[in-house]
Amino acid sequence: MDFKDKIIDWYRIYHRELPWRNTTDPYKIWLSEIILQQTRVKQGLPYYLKFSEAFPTIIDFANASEDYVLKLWEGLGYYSRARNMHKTANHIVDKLGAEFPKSYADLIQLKGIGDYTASAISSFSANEVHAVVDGNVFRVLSRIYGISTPIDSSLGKKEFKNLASELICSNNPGLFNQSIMEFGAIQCTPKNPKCESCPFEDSCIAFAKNQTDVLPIKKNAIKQRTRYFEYLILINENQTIIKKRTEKDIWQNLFDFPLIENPSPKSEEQIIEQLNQIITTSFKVASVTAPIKHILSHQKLWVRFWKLMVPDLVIFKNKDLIVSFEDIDEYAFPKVVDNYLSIHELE
DNA sequence: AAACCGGGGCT
DNA sequence: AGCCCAGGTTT
Repeated sequence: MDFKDKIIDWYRIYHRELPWRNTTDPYKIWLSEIILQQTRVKQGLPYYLKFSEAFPTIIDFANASEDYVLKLWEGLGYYSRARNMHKTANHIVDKLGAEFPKSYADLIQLKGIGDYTASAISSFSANEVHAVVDGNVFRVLSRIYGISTPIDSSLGKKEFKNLASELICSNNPGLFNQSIMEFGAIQCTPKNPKCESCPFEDSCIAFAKNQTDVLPIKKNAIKQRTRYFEYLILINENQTIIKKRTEKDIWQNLFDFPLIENPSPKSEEQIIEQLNQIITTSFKVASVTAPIKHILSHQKLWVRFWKLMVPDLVIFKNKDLIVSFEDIDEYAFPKVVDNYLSIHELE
């Protein structure tokens, strides 16, 4: 029995039931695929249900504001996915007659869709023969075939794409693609793969050589930057100041508070010095949090929140927005800010 | 080719 | 603490 039959047989027995399977609607598949980019099924599932309900069709999606799309996306991370989805929804409605593309050639031209996502949607919705190569496929193939080419090199991407394209079941490419990814997610896991109950136990090169813990190979070594954020929660009666992050930085188009960023850690006394320079009116420090560590994939943030009572709210920049406490949950905030707001009642 | 872009869960 | 997740875009 060859690779494709083994992997599909495994899938028929062990796969999970998920709401975006059993449909060939490319719109619904697109929703699920974008949400699941670099995101585990367990984390993405509630967002898929939320988006499906809020936007039953591509037209509903396009009619929404970007701010509302980001509000629904709040907490999921990699917010460019939401911004690109909104642009793509409008493009499809305005330029493609609201008909969601099904072919790889058309899909690959859309914002936010690369080789993986175009292969996934076209194979699931139209049975086009395009092999998906995601993190699961890299892992499964590198182990079973004993391939040590780094998966984050251009040569590696080409090599694994070619191999997956040779192995794919041309009669049912969608089922094959689902199968190999599900196999990677459930059986051939990154840590502690279930090799003792694996249908490839007799043929897997990594298992034979005891190399499952080193394959797949990554060149990796991403260095991350440390930043120090002091958020100013300026309060007058039942109002505060927020601003939209329009600059080219993390959390683009989300909202947060007036921010002092320092290149090195500062004491509370030093921050109060800075506050005296910036805030022209009198103010009283009602509370300050201990530094909160917030890890991103490429940055380490130390975040403090300063609750400051002021006699009136002075606009620092024209991006600033005065909002009352009861309206604040209309806006999309980064997780670390949202966490603060849910713990500390503003009053 | 390398850097950038979140947040969560597992080990 | 380190790694990885149904990746893609920008530099």
